Parts: sequence; C-alpha cells; structure tokens
Amino acid sequence: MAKRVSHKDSGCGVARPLDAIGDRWSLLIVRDAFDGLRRFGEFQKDLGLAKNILAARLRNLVAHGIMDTIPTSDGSPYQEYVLTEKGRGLFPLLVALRQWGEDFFFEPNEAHVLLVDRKNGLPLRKLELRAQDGRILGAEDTIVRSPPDSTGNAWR
Amino acid sequence: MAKRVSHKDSGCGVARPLDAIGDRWSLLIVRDAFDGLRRFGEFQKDLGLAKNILAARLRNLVAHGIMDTIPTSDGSPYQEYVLTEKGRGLFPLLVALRQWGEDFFFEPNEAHVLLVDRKNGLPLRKLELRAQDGRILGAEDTIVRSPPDSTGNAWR
DNA sequence: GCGTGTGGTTTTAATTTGAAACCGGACCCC
DNA sequence: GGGGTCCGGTTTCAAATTAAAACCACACGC
Repeated sequence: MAKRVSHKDSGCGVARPLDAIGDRWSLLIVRDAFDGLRRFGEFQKDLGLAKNILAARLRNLVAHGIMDTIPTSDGSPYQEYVLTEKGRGLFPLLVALRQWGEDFFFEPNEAHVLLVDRKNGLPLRKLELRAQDGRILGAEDTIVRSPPDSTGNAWR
Repeated sequence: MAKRVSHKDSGCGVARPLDAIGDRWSLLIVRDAFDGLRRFGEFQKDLGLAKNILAARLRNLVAHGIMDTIPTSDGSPYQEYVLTEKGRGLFPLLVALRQWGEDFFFEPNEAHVLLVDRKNGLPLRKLELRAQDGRILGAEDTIVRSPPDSTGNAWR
C-alpha cells in the first residue's frame, strides 16, 4: 500500500520528499491548511477535487506525518486535519513555489494574489540562498557533496 | 494535449506552477539539469525512468519554457536539454525541498548528500523568510492578499 | 553491409485518477 | 420513532496516465 520510490535516487534529499508531496494535490492541500482550512469539506470545496482522492491524499499526508487528525474543537462529531511540525516546515517551499509562480507565470501587469507581511501588508522579500557566512549564493556557487560514507555506498 | 489545471484555484500563484512541475519526475529532471546533466541518456540513466515518460516530461518542460533544446557542442548529432532562465529560477524551490527533506526525512545520524557552498564546502544556511524590512517571518506572520481587482472576480 | 550507441516512438498492460453513486452516523423536526 | 439532511467518507466503474518493453531511425565505425 505504501507507495515507494522506485528509482535509483531514492535516498536523495530531493527524491524522498517528492515521494510524500510530489503529486498535483498534496501541496495545494497543505497550502489550504496554512490558510486555516481544517475540515474535509473545506478542502474539498476549495480545491474541487473528488472526495475519494482527497481522502487518499489526506491519508497519505497523515501517514507521512505532514498532517494529523484531531477531534474538532466545536463539538461536531468529525475530525479536523491540521499541519504537524513537519507540515509547517513546508512553508518555505510553498513560498518558493509561489514566488517562482509569480515571477514566471504571470504577465507583469496581471493581477494575482500576493503573500504579504501581515503586519504591514507589504510583499515578502524574495527568498535568497546564503552561505554560512551570509554571502548570497546562486546555483552555480553550490555543489552537492556525498557524506563521509560510513556505509560503503554513496548517493549522489 | 496540453494538460490543464481543472480546479477552481487555477489562477493562484501556487497552482499554476504545480501544473508545470507538479509530478513525480519533473523536479528530479530539473535537479539533474542543475547538476550538469544535459543529454537524454544521462537523465534516463540517472533517474531510471522509462524512456517514453522521460521524453514526455522533457517535452512538457520545454513546452513550459523551463528547459530548452540546443544542438550539442561536441558535434554529436543529437540535442541537449538545458535550463532556461525560468528553469534556473527553480533553484530556491529545489533548495527548499532539499532542506525540508534533510530536516524531516533522515535520522539525525543518517548520512545523506548535502548541498554545500562550492567555495568552502560548508552547508548552506537555512532558507529564511523575510519581510521587506528584513524581519524574519513565520507562516503565521503572513497572509495572502487579493489584488486590487480590476476584473471583478477575486482569487483566493 | 553489419553491428553498435543514442534518442526516441509505438504498443500494450498496469496503476492512478476522477465522477458519481452509495453508505452510515449524528442531528433535526415532527 | 420515522423521515430528511448534512457531513465525511468508501465503493464502483470508466477514463486517463504511467510504465515496461519492443520497435525504429539515424549516424558512425569497420
């Protein structure tokens, strides 16, 4: 039942996460959760996806420890879905996705929702990659490095 | 043929990008491209996916302007796949994904590849969200805001 | 001409997705 | 207690997608 990655790179820090959230819906569900949605029906209404696949996705997210089910606060007989610590850790990724979308998927003058600072309504600063010492880095300034390798086999 | 988003949220800055890269392989291909891979066979060998779906994914990435095909430099009769500007814009997202993976998908002592500063071999700083004025923000300090809305309908 | 490496496409089967119907408990109303 | 409704799913079944494998085409070396 547990869907497993099948390719050689299954140990990589990019591939494993994709196994958990690398489908068309999971990140949208997580985003909705950040927006405060908690109930099955809320997700379903907002995203407009079939109930069976919403159920499957939520199950998967819970199984991966990204969301958790809790009893409702308001006494209704159902449960609510909330982000775990791990799920909340996805926020930078969501911001990166959104910023990339804003930069490349909209015409310069095309209106779109914006993620803004709650305190003053200004858009966030663009995410920037920094070295330990604070230098701003680009992709070409980085390299993936294998670990010391105590196990004998090296992932890329 | 062009796969289109079907749900209500299709205008959102999160949903549109997912339409382009929200599948199990595209981001891995892009990551490989950042690692310097360019040839069909290189991707296929590294990722171990079927050739037809690699071809489909590359076609899709090219169609979305994320990669581009260029003639080979070394005179071989084939083409190479390289990232466009738009594709290179995915680097922060890839870093976010990787950092999340490193934080939550590996045991503390489990060895894994690391993305490091090419200059000194130190790991990158954790990505951080900042307001315009430089304050570090968390998810709870932000809010999505609809645009002024000249069109009459508001996206979430 | 023949074998080989590369970069695909085609064919076919397996898996996933999606729409819609169905189900069951809680609550409401009488 | 007997309907009716809302919510949160599961089941069923068709359609789309993915995957494996076979096939094909071109360039090259010999």
